[in-house]
Amino acid sequence: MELNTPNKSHLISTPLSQFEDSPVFNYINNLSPIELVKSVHSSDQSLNSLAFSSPPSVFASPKLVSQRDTRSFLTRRQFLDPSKHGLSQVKDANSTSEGVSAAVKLSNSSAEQLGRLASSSSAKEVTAEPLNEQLELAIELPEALKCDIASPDKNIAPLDAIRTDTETEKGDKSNEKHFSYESEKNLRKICRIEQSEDEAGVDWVTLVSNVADAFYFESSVIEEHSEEQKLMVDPGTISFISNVLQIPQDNTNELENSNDYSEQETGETGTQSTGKNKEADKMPAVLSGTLLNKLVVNDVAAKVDVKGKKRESSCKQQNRIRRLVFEMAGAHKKETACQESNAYPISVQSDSEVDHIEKHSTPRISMLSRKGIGLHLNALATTSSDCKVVKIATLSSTRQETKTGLVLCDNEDKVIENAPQTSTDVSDDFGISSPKVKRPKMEHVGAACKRCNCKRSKCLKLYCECFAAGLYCIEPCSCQDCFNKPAHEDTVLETRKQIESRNPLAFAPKVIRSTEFASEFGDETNKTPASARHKRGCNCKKSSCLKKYCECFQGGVGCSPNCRCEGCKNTFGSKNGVEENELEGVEPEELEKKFSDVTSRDMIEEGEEEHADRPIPSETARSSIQLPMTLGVRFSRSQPAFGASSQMCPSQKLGKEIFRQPKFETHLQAIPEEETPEVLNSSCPPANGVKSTSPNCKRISPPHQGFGSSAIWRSSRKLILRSVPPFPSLNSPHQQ
DNA sequence: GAGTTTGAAACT
DNA sequence: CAGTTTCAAACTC
Repeated sequence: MELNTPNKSHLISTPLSQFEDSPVFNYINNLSPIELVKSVHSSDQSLNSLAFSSPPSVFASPKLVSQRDTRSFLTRRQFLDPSKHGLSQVKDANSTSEGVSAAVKLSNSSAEQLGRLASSSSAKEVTAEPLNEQLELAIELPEALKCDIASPDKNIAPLDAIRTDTETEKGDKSNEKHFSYESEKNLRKICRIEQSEDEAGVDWVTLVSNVADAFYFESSVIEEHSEEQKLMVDPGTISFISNVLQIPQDNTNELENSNDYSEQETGETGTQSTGKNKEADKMPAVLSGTLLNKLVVNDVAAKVDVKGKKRESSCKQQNRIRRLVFEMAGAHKKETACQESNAYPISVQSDSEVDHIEKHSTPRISMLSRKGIGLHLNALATTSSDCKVVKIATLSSTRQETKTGLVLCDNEDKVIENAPQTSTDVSDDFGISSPKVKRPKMEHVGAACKRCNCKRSKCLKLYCECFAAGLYCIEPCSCQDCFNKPAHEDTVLETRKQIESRNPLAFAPKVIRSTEFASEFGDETNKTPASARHKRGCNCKKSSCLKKYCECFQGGVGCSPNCRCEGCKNTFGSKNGVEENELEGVEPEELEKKFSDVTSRDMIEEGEEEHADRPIPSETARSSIQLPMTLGVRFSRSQPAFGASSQMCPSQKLGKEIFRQPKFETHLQAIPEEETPEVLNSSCPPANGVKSTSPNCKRISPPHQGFGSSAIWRSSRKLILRSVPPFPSLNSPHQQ
């Protein structure tokens, strides 16, 4: 928990001195550790102090403090409790340069001492893993948190666990669940023990406080994110924490707006909101300081700013932040991620997870991939947020890369492509972007967040944008009788399957960008700047393809020969090949203006071919070719083959026939989402060239890049490489 | 916010 | 495959 807090002791000492005279302090002082525990149960205040005290001591690093406002800091101190301090000091002694790892270790030790904590197992595992690599710090932190908390959540399989022991039952959700419950049970036991045993020594208290700290940290983190991003926190974890610590539940309502998925957690999450208010501010700082450094900070800043608006742009923010969080946190929860952004896959995106997945195709993973891939195919491709995810996933293990990834994610709007288009982009990409820049983007992100309004389709038909995009419906949706929720996963999958059986491309990104596309049609006149086209073409009759009724227009692409539109005047390129090129000359602002309304389609601009200035539908990011970068990740996680095949390396795979060739479709069909790996492998043969359009392909396909790809490759595209293997198809045993 | 328009999706 | 219906987003007022 401690994050590089060399002076921690100092910090702690100061607060103590301040509070020594306080009634609370005296009271606590008089209480034995055990009693404190009791008090925790009995009185909220006590609990609060206990629950919240730890964070400061644990996390309060000079950096953090400096970043935070004095008020919050002080507030936190109030909660400090003596036992805590003692604990913190101990921690200090133990603290290593790497706070996270230290924290984890500490927790482990505690767990070991307790020995009874089932949760400790996870912690142990985590500990076992070296967390020293700064490069993976971001991931580590999450892990640490996880471990400490040993989140029982069924949804979240501890990455650690997966890593260390793929074989363990952890892969099994039920088992995990059980495990989690056990952990909780054990923890509770501990509490009881303390209560019952007055003699329980300081050790117990310390242990408890450690645990509390760990949880606290977790909770705070979760809360922070959940509040603004509706981050899906592991219900089990939260509940556990809340239960154990009995954190006041004053702010339970804060998360009211959270989607159904989060409902479970909402309550619990809310429970910690109290601390959150105070702590929330801190968390960002903590994260930034420890994990992402400044990058995170930027994000945080954005978050904070947005806070006031919270729900409005919540979706966007959520997507962005969530992903961020997940990534940072090591994608605690698979489903969570899915739920959150509705983008199923996201959850699994973290490097660590990816690694796990790649390395181990455990049932759990399968489940994940299944969910993610199956449902989120489009989500990945379509949602800008998805792009984010992908980017993140793409991030290399290094911290900087992480930053970049995160930043990139933020910039979904912008070219998703790796290559920074412009200096601005670059800056953004590298996490240097300022909140200012991001905000606008965030809005776009919001666009990515589908908000359907289905009333009769139960959100199980393509009418539903969420469903069509491979996303679960979430809170913002106004749908009725919605079945497109994790709770109905089976139904969703089945329905999806049926639809796919009818039309394999049903869930494929509607807009496909490919340089080849133009060539395919052989007409130079009709090539959209990006050579992107609607996969099926529109059938507009009255809108002249000038309104979003037109999917081509909505997707920001010109109409193609496939279109059966009448009176096409698509500004992105008419079917007749009138004005496509016009756009190029047009000022970005104009184009943007034209397209400003488009917010909910998926298209990803290809920076390379396209003009950076070309209007990028906010959602453009979703679908297309952009995938490449992300493809690896996306596909690996959630998106299936389709994206990979069609968007990533169309040329490589099918050449120019992507759109028209039944072959292509067939191919896609043939490739179950779960089987994506195959697709990727086969589809992106390095040999072919990687088209400018699909840099991703290059990366993905490099011959040498197998799972064990070269270090270089790894370094640059670490995630991608990893992502490829993971595709263990749920359905196809042969995968692994 | 309600009503209309539109075209994709679904159905026959 | 074509025609019709259903549906929900996009749009208008």
